[in-house]
Amino acid sequence: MQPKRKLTLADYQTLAEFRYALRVFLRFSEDAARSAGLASQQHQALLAIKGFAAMEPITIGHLAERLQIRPHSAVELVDRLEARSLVRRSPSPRDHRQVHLKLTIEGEEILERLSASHREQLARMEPQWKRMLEILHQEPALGAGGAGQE
Amino acid sequence: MQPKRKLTLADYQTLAEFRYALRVFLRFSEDAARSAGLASQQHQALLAIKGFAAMEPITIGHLAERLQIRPHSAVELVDRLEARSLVRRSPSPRDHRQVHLKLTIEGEEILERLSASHREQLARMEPQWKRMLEILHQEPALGAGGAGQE
DNA sequence: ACACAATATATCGTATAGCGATATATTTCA
DNA sequence: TGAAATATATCGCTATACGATATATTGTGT
Repeated sequence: MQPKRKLTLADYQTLAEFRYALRVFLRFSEDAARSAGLASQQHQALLAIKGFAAMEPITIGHLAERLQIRPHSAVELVDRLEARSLVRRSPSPRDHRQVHLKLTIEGEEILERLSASHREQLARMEPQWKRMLEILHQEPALGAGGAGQE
Repeated sequence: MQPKRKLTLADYQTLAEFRYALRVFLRFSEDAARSAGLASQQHQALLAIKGFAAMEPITIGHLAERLQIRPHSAVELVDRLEARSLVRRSPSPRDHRQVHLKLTIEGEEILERLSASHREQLARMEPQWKRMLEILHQEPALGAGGAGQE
């Protein structure tokens, strides 16, 4: 678990490049969402609701897990989405504490457009990301200590 | 440039899975930074400053580009880093408008620890990410229209 | 059946980060 | 030299996630 060798300048550069690529994607996504009239988190919530791989519709709690936020933050996010008529709440018939979430037609339409452009953008970035991930995955494995350039 | 085929439910699920993986990484990173006593953006700024692949030290403007934020947001970020003695400003000798940024010893130490754990985490996630990227990259290529499952 | 713990969602006040608009200093160029 | 361009800095604003807390519903042991 402890670091196996000292980090070289090249390691920092690779990590920085990776983070840069991430931020470029996130910026693209943020701008795309905003062009569609919503905040990035709202877009991500729509996607999580639509793409939830289960028979039962997603609940507030599951949404929070998928977005890695606290349940009560998901509540607020859904409040905003419902106010814009992009999502509808409905009480779960089984457990009346739970709330089921479903996209409205309008929500579906916005998500479809955003998802198409995101798929293209990700396809565009894929080669670069794969390259960086491979470099990051190259473990030193051999005991030969850091012959780093720093 | 326009969407080549209709999105299937599986497409949404893949996109949602990818986004979920992203958020898990970002949550890890956020928590790691916070455990080290800094905000995520501060960590990312340290990495961008250290990993800037150039002979000259990075400027505020370049930092903004690497973090995909506005220059004046980078100013504020550097203000906070300098207040914590993790970064030092110094005027560029060539162009007195520019400010050069450099990590302090303390900044270097914190970044080194965070970078080591990030490298491990990324190595851990690499197979999953690669798999998802490959799925996302599978273009329909052939004119055969969407035989999607939805 | 009842008290109580556990779970799921909701409410409220707070802190923070990035932004738009704008300002100042420095450099470039006609 | 004066004007435009560039780089950094300041200020007020907005939005989002959070902690603490509240309410409603379900599960459990006796």
